[in-house]
Amino acid sequence: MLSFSEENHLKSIFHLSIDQKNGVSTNAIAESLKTKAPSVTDMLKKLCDKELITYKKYQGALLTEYGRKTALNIIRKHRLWEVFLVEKLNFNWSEVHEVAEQLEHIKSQKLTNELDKFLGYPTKDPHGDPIPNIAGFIKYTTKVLLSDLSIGEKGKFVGVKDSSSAFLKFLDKRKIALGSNIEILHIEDFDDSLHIGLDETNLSISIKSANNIYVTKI
Amino acid sequence: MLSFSEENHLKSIFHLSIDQKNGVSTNAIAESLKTKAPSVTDMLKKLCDKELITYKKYQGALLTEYGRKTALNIIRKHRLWEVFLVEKLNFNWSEVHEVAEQLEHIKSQKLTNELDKFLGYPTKDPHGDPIPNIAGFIKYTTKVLLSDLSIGEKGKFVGVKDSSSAFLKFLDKRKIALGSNIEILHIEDFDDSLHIGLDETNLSISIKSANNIYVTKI
DNA sequence: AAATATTTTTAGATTAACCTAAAAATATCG
DNA sequence: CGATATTTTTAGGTTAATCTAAAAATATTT
Ligand SMILES: [Mn+2]
Ligand SMILES: [Mn+2]
Ligand SMILES: [Mn+2]
Ligand SMILES: [Mn+2]
Repeated sequence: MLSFSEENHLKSIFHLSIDQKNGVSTNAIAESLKTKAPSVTDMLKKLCDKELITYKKYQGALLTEYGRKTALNIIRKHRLWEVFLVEKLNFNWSEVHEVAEQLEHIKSQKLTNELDKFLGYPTKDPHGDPIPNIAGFIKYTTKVLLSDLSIGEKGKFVGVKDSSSAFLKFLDKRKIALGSNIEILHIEDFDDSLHIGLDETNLSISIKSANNIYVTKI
Repeated sequence: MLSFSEENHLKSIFHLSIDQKNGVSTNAIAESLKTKAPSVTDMLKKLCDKELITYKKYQGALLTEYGRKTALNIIRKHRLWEVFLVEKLNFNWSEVHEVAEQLEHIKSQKLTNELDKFLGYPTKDPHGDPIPNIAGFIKYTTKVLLSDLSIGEKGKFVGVKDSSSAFLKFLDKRKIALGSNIEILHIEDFDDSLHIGLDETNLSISIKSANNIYVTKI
């Protein structure tokens, strides 16, 4: 039975492994978990003993297949709970992450799988992130940053890169919601801000925002 | 923010306080939490510092009003989650306790209250125990043990005293479910076993079983 | 009320999960 | 490539939550 801390380290290593060939660095993990490097080193030794990661001193951490499956199960739970909170309990997408961070550690296979069934086997969480299935299979969608589109190109808003509460609330205020259709109308030379068509309206957003919005080209 | 262990101690003290005038004993708490007395003594000091209980050496523990409210909130969450698991996720009443022991520690007022709303503000959990409302008010029903009824008396099954998985499964097997109407037909002199009318059928149960079944007289 | 039994607390140890400071290894740069 | 900077590990310490063994307080029994 893994502790919350062990589970959080695994999850962190998983997320930091995306587009990372070599091992995940101690410092990166420490930063993502808001702890210090020596704490991470201790934990890496423990996870290595438990065969959840491979780890050699100074070489960073890599998930084993068993570790990967374990991490995916935690992420599966996190995202299923986020769906539950939004779909059934009237939470806003900006409020769910904190609670899901707690719920993801509940240990009950039956709970996870019945929740999945109850929700109708959702494939995406409220932020557009894919939900691993019971076997740990994850279906990735091809997506690009809004800032990668050129003038005249159109995309559908399918996810956020920064899923901080602040950014999500900002999107709510601008009525930019998952599923919105976005067209690049103009890019300002001066500050790289984008003038976009959003469904039936037009508005301007900063390059920083555009760097955190994922779209599929249409 | 209370730790899981602090919350479990509070809950234990609450349950052991029912029909108990003087303080709850160290040993009773230790037994209920499957820890040892010295661990409990340590925790009582801490809970006393936090003003959740009053505690004087050798005199046992008593909840303060603040401690009582806190305990009731944990019990409220436990029982709401049990309802959720049975009503929405196809759990049997014999499977929910263990998972609810985990879920009761999730910290989110909004989650608890939205869950309550989602479930239609239930007043009883799957074992017939009352669910405290948001204000910590608990509505007790007058109930007696089945073994307290005399021959010819009738009662409605409204709760279990022993809510162990084993006993609940035993009741399932006998088709004794909450809401069943029970009449005492005969009491065996030899071993005190009870011959009962259960809805449309008859069967025999041991005195031990009858000592763990709560009914309201009808 | 004294002797005995039981309960509770204290003393001191252990483990997990963190930390800071310093040493060691690796990476970068002139 | 050697000097310097950065990263990572080691060493050693802290806190929370547990434990065992022993001492102290309370309760029960003769
Ligand atoms: Mn999240
Ligand atoms: Mn999410
Ligand atoms: Mn329960
Ligand atoms: Mn219950």
